[in-house]
Amino acid sequence: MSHSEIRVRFAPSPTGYPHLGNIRTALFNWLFARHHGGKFILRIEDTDVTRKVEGAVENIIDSLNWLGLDWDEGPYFQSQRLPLYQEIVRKLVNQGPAYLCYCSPHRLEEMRREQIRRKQPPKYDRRCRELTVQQRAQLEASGVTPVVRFKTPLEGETSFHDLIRAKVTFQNDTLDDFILLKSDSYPTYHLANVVDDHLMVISHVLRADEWLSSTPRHILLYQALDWQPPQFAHLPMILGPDRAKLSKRHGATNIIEYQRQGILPEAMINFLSLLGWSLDDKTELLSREELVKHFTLERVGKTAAIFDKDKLEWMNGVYLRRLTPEQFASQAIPFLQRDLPSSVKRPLDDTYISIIMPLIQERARTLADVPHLVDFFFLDELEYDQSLLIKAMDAVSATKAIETSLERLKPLEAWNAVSVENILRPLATELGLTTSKFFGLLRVAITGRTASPPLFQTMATLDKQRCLKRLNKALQKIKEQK
RNA sequence: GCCCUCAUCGUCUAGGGGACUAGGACGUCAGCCUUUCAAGCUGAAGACAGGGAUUCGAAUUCCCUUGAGGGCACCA
Repeated sequence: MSHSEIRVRFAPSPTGYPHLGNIRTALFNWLFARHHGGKFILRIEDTDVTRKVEGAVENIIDSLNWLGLDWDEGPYFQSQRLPLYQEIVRKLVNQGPAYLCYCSPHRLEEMRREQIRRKQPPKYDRRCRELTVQQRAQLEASGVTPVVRFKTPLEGETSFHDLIRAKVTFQNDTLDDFILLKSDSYPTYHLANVVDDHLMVISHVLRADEWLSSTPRHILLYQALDWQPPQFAHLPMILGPDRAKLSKRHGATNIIEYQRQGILPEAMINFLSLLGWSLDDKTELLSREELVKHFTLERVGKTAAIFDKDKLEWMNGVYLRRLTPEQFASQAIPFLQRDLPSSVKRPLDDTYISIIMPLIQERARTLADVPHLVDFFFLDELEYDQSLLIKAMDAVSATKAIETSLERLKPLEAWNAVSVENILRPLATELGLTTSKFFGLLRVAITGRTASPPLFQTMATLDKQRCLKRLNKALQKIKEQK
């Protein structure tokens, strides 16, 4: 394995489902690896037994698969590597950089509370750092299971060069003796993360900004272990509309939710790539291949970004319109199956769908919009407020307009958009109505709403019989009102 | 409270001393197109957080203030 090989990892913990921010981190790692011809590794950091969420690992994998972020190694599971961490901790204790701590969680919590009350930084008071042999023997005899803490240097400073933030320095005395091994003998994040990054020969750690302040701990660990630390690049965070760290309360927190909402993976990738990265001053639409080709850390920004759903949906609309009619239809079908009213018979008619879809392809921002845009093509009974019929004119002229239309359409043999238009367009003039009013009236009668695909194509797609039926129904509705 | 980071239109961003009357995109508004809604086209409004300093010249460099975010767990 050459020294210069690029190896990055995505290391989520299965304590929840991945959200936009997590996935953006995964994406940047993936793009970085693919751009440099390196390796992208998936590692599950499942060291917190108490917070493990059922199905989280599957969800992480589904999310990556949905977006086409394929990995070259893994998934590795830290829970299956416990002896590795324990051995290294043993070494650290024996050689001096770590020590056993017998303080009870209760005491630690009391201490912390007191420190906060006195407006002091909450830090471990290092009581167990320099225990005498007798003290240790005594505590050991009392049956307390100790944790292992890192002996953070009391003085000096720790700094590192971040690929995005440049030089970052921390005073060691602001750090405390953090825990390496918990009393259940699982490693903490800090330890497991450092050990695995080293063992897996990770060259670059691209992770969210929230990890910046724990990096000096990691550097100190690398030094104590006499290992070469990887390069760090802390990515700007993605915030919710309230400018706070993304969390459950921001809705659609699980990335897979966007699939359900009808977002295409290509659009999601493109959109996410632009959160914290840009190619230049104008390019917005980039394919996966173009992203791989152009992605570099130099063009990653430093400022946190707020996720804007409007822009995501706009971009999704662009990708939707770029699909061929066949692709669009096949993408839309699962959404029609799922969301069309249950009164519509299944299975749906593929041929009928393939005729309808082109009529709404440019009108949908998400695939989840589709069922609502086309449901009147499938329903037998339209439900709409009769006031829509006489919105633009009185009941008498509306009745007359529809009656005349029926009269002229009845004898029509060849029923298609052109033939229907040839009859109806002249009729508007004859009735003394603007096309806007006349066609608007017919639109409501035919579709039950004021906005729809072009009227004549819609009428042609619905067959003659159904159109005439709906026109009669409209007449009835107008009468009922009077 | 302490530590770290960040700071350009409402939002995503371009900008790395003169090319800036600060560019693009989403959104908003207006107009065109048009049978409606979309789409498309055209146009408009809209930002360098504030104050010092350096410089012939600062959105761009430095300092301070302010603001925002993150971290300070036997969570990651």
